[in-house]
Amino acid sequence: MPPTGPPAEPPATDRPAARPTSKDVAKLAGVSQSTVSLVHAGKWHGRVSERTVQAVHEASATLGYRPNQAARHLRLGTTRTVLLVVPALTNPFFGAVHTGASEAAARRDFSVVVYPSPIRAGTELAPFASPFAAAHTALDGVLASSMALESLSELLGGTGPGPGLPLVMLDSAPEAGPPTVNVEVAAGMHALVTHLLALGHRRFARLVPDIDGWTFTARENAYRAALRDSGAVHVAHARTEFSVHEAAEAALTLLDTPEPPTALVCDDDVLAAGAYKAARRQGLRIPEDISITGFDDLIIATVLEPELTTVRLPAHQLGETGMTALLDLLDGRRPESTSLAAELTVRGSTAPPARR
Amino acid sequence: MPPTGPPAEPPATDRPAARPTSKDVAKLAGVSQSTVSLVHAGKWHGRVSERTVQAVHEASATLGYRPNQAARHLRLGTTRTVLLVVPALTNPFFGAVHTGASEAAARRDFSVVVYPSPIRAGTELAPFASPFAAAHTALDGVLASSMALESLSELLGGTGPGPGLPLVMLDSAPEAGPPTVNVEVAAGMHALVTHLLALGHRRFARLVPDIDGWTFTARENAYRAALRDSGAVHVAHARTEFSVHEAAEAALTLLDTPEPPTALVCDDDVLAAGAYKAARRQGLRIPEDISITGFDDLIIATVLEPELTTVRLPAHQLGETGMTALLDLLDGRRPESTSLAAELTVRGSTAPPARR
DNA sequence: CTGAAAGCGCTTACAG
DNA sequence: CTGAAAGCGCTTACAG
Repeated sequence: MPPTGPPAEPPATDRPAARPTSKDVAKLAGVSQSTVSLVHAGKWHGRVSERTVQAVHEASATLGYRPNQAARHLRLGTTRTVLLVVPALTNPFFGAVHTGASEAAARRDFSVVVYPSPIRAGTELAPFASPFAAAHTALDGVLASSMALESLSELLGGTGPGPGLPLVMLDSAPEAGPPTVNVEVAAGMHALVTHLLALGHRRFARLVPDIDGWTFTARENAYRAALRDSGAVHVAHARTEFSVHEAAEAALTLLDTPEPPTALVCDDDVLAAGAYKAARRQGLRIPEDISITGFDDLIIATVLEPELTTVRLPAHQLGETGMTALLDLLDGRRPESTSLAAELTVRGSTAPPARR
Repeated sequence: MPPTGPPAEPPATDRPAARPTSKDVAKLAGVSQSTVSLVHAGKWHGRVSERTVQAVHEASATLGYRPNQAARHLRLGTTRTVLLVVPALTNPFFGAVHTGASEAAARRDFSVVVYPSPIRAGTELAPFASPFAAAHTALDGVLASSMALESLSELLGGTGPGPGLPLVMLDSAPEAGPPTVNVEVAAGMHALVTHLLALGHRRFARLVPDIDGWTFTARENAYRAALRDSGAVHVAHARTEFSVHEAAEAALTLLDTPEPPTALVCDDDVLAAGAYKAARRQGLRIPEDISITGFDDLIIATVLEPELTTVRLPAHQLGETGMTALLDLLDGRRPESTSLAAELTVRGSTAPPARR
């Protein structure tokens, strides 16, 4: 049986089963509270005798002592907790970002709290009820995806005086101010378009998400740049919500034309999955009649048949590197903005265009 | 420019830009600290005059006051933080569970910390460095998936004396002790097999993950039960790692036989994706030559072509309901174990078997 | 209706 | 090498 939450009634036994404190440990070990603290903090060398250290460890083990975090936080003025702000954890890409970030945080004894960013802005909450409102004092720093930037202004010292929180941005314009950890999406897109050009494609189209964000602008710019002076043309463009079925509808508008493109460059694997559906509805074979590409290299990329040519984004590493940068920032170091490689991954969805 | 972590040097200005405390608010409003606290806690009715309340609110706003959480936690003995333990957030199912749980928590002003459960058991950490070690004092409760049960023993009062943490289990044997919130996977499986039987299938096979867990046992038992006395036979069974390509290999062993099954029941959409690949490698058409089913109804289910007949598991609702139960438990109420419906979702991957 | 005081459990100068 | 004391910022009896 698990305990039933808050103590309903202090048990009448002589031992109230209260969590042992450092005072209890001190008493049992026959030393002072200071010594217990020193020993647990590993700051005892040259200050506490070996014997005493032993005694403290034994007493701690006997009582099952765990330091009270709230007390440490209050005393130290730090919470060893950081906030990760991402658009949605249901997107496996950000799940991987979270995992990488959590691992890096755990290695340095930090916890990660996540808020999927579409915090309903309209919801009026009690003065300090909003998760973000508490943030100022419950968090040491913030690691945020640019796709959630608006939700952040409040966090970062928006209201009233007082300093904002230390911040590292993921995937955002490097010149924006805070340190950034980016993925080289431009290079990835360049490699992708170059691959399609080398296959002989000359008629390109784009399927992009209905989301603003540095990363999508960067992809678009790199796509345009790669096509420039290539002899190939960009014939059309469609925006879509981030779902397979919506993407299929949007892709249909691109394909259902007198002179359809031979290469369809999608900004995400999920959108590419929609493009597959549209192509098939049009009776087009992939890759013989139309080459389709994605971005991310999620599990979906290998579920699709033929498997998807895409640009692999190192999600896990992005979270890990971003968290490391944030922790460095908290240590008073000034992390450099970095950029992680994005790798073109060629699979079965791209081929030379059919002769027409 | 964001602040650079810990104060390097207290700025020489007269206003050290320190975070304002309730004392500062009290001074500015010309009242006592107690009054400030009462006002912010909303416990002032009948105890503080309207005018004073106004003054406190104004002073708070002027200073940009936010209560220090660490101090509240220390004083109150509660952290308003709960731990969510799941196998992997990269699995979109658990991403959705997290989202649901976070929303329910935020509504009651709780935060959620997540640890993907495969905590490397071998890694020796400093005495209190492990995220779990701190848990005893930094958390109020735990919401855990059964697929991560081993990692939990330590959390729940394993080492030493002292009470464990209040716990609600997701997807685990209801009789196990702690309150549980389950999905009716058995009913879902029953509906699925009944659907296949009604289509005329008589030769079944199973593709299951190489993972232990109540939910998979429940699925297996329900599958067996549904087949019993149906006139149909279970012809084979394969276990596989949780990946598309591994699942494809395993499925191949089921299909590459003299008398292959006509219906392949997979315990997850990802495994079903592997089965599609195996079927195609064998030259089998879906659903004409083989019906394939999944479980979960992830995005993959609609990416596959034909789209996958599967059992929809309400991941978001599971997280939401589970969190609500945990918060009720923390409030001293005794939540009832509940079970959420799992809905059979028929799509294009199932059809009557070919005459042979 | 309002304020002074105690205390949550820790860490860190400081004194010995 | 070790201990007594102060104080982080809050909330809550308690006294007026």
